Amino acid sequence: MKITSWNVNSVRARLDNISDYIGKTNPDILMLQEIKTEEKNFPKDIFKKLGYDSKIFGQKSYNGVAFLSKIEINNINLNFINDPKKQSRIISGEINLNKKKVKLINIYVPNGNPIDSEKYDYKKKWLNLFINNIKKEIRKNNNIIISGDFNIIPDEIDVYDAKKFDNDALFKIEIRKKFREIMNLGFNDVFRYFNKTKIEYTYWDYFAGSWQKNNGLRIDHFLVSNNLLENLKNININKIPRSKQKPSDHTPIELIIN
DNA sequence: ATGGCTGAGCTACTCAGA
Repeated sequence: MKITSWNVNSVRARLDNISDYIGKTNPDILMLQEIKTEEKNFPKDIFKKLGYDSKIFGQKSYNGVAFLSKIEINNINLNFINDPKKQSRIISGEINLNKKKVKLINIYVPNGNPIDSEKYDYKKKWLNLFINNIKKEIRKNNNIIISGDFNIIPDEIDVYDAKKFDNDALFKIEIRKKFREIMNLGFNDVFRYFNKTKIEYTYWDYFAGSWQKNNGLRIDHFLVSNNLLENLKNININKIPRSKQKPSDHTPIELIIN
């Protein structure tokens, strides 16, 4: 099974790119972030024609997450955490994978910049709530896949210039510690699991030729619980969509798991 | 060191992104 995670930076502005991507890579499940629209304006019919069911947690203008899936996703939950700002940042569901009931959690973590603002406090609060609920979840089900835009650079190797990001909400030590905290609950950063020293990014900003200069960040991740390690086949950051006309600033990350 | 670009909502400009 192929599961893709992609921050599309508006599902409606990206319709052609997403459709093209689906045609070329044929994922079973797409986990989208930053759809930037309410459910009523989500292009469900277009995805239906491509063979995908849509499960949506929308929001006007900002945020918003969704699943597109060719297989059944059960027990869709839009309240995995009680978001203090009521923003649409998590959608979860359950799939059957080789006799295992797997919980899929699609997240869009708050950016948190600038760090002297209330936005940074919100990011920390959000991550604390998330970690608390993952702790509870792992007691009930040890088959969990967390994926999405974490807005966390895990390590120096994951950013083109670490010094520039010392005081950035994506790279502050206390934020990276939150990522470690999740790992310590029994999760694995699948990209690093397969690529111990490889430098690859999932995000390049729109400014000043960042893409051309490969000034990127690795902030979109797949974390899987220990119990699923035996099911992992491969992971790939697919840079082609970032090279297209009118791209998202993020590119898809693709997990093969059986 | 800063500013550079893009999208939504809306039609002038702000907010947000990372």
